[in-house]
Amino acid sequence: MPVHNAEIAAMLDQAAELLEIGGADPVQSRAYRRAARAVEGLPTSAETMLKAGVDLSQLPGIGKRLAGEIAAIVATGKFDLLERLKNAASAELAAIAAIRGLGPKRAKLIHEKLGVGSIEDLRRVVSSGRLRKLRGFGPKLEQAILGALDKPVVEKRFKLRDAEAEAMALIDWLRSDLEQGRALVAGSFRRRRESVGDLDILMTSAQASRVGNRLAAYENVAHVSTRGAKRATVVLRSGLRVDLRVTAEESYGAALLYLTGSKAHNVALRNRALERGLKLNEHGLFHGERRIAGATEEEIYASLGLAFTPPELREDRGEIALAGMNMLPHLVSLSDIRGDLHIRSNWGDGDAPIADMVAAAAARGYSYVCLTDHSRRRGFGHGSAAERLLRRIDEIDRINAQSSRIAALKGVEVDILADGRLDLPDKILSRLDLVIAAVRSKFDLSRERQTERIIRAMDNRHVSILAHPTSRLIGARAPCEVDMERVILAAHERGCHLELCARLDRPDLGDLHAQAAKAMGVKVAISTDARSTAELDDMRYGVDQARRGWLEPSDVINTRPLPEVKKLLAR
DNA sequence: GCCGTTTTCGGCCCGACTGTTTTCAGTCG
Repeated sequence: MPVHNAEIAAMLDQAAELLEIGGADPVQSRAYRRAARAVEGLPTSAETMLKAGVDLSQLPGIGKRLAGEIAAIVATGKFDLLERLKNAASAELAAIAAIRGLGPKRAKLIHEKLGVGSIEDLRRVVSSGRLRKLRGFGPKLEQAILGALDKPVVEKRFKLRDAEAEAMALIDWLRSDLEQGRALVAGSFRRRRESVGDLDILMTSAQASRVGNRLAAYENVAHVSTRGAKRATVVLRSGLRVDLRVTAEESYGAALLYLTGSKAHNVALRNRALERGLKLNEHGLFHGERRIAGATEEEIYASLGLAFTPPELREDRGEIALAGMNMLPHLVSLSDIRGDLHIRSNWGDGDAPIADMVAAAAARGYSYVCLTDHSRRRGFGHGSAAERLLRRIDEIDRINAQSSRIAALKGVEVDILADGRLDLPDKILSRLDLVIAAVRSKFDLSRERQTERIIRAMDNRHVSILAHPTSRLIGARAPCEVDMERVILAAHERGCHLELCARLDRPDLGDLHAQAAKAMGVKVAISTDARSTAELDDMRYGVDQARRGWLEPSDVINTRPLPEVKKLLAR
């Protein structure tokens, strides 16, 4: 049974946490966390890399020791150190340390002084009043602990689109009270992660306290957690946490850099500053007492000998080394997109007639669009699939004849059956400009069978694009078990392409998969799968994820003019 | 545990805020 990178990373993270609680040197646990991020960001599985003879200790953040540990995990599926740590420190102690306001030090203290080893123990020492007798503990902490015990905090993440709606409304509210100065959302929101845990808002203002008051007065604030001179934290009614920082204009770039993160990227930048005898913090880049940069991110990167790094790349996955050599990828952007290769109409389960969808695509400046309603198994309506498809082809021909602004292509999203055959016969598929194959049923096959099924579908030479390979629906359906690495390799061998679905609820080809596809030379189509004219606008979310996957315009099919697209789609 | 243009030892990001103290440790981002 192969061990996936995500599993290795989780083991390393868990070890880091238990090391911290066990009282190990914090920098040691940080080393494990850093290694976890490194493994997570690998373009292919650690197993494959090891088989290919790659020396993992050459990767940043992974040394000899951890390279050996990872090799052992791949070989045995077990992590000895983690097993030992689990026996030494109880998992419950980790749960105690996770309580907001507590941490590894306090958890350890409670364990040692009061013999607390479980949540129940903790409850007892609080109610008996023994906890508050400990040095460093008082009524406030006691209250915080009781609150956490009654209402355990569930780590909730918000889809980017939902967070965006909240953020824009809040920013409007904050700006409306701002005579001058700026306000914007940094954090994972600015890095365009598909989901965000909180909103980090940066503002410049001469009157920091006024900004804090304005935030606290926002109608959707459920409660104010902290409120200081330069920062404030509130929780909105939706449960979304908002961290606000106020900074001076001359520190704006430094604060933006700091607040945008990722944490790993910041730590790496600060280390780079230290190597050069400089100090980087959220107020600026300093040589001794003298600020040498800070007003803009650009001047800070430049002062560190780095090219400006787009927020989507700031994950410490190798971008800093490339920025140092001025070799960062030139990321695809929304304006590069020339068409949408996967949209639906009311011939299938879409809302709008073909003509409306095509006109809406033209209005967005596209030069082509492909109608890809589903095959007969679902949503393609009544009558024989062949007959309806032929009539649809006629209609598209009519629309093309009426307007030369945009080319409408004839496509289909065909179901991959359980055994890997397709839901429509070849003689029909051959009449279309584009066949997209997708898994839309039998999500629970074994990893082996699911992978074989998908690869078999790509054996059909009519299939140009594979969509929804993991069939993931955020919040509704876990990704099905697929060996994406084998799928991507198989796509490469067959000249098939992959679809990155822009719909935020089903980013089943995630940023890391996109990066892996690029690494193997497989091209990606960014498509909306739009069911309505409005959903065509989701393209930008797809571009966000493509950028996070390091994709350049040349990696993306629908950045090309139509003749080139047709060439790429022909197998 | 990792790392190196002060390189094989001795460092390791750093500031804001809170709750506890009465000068600071711990937590958080």
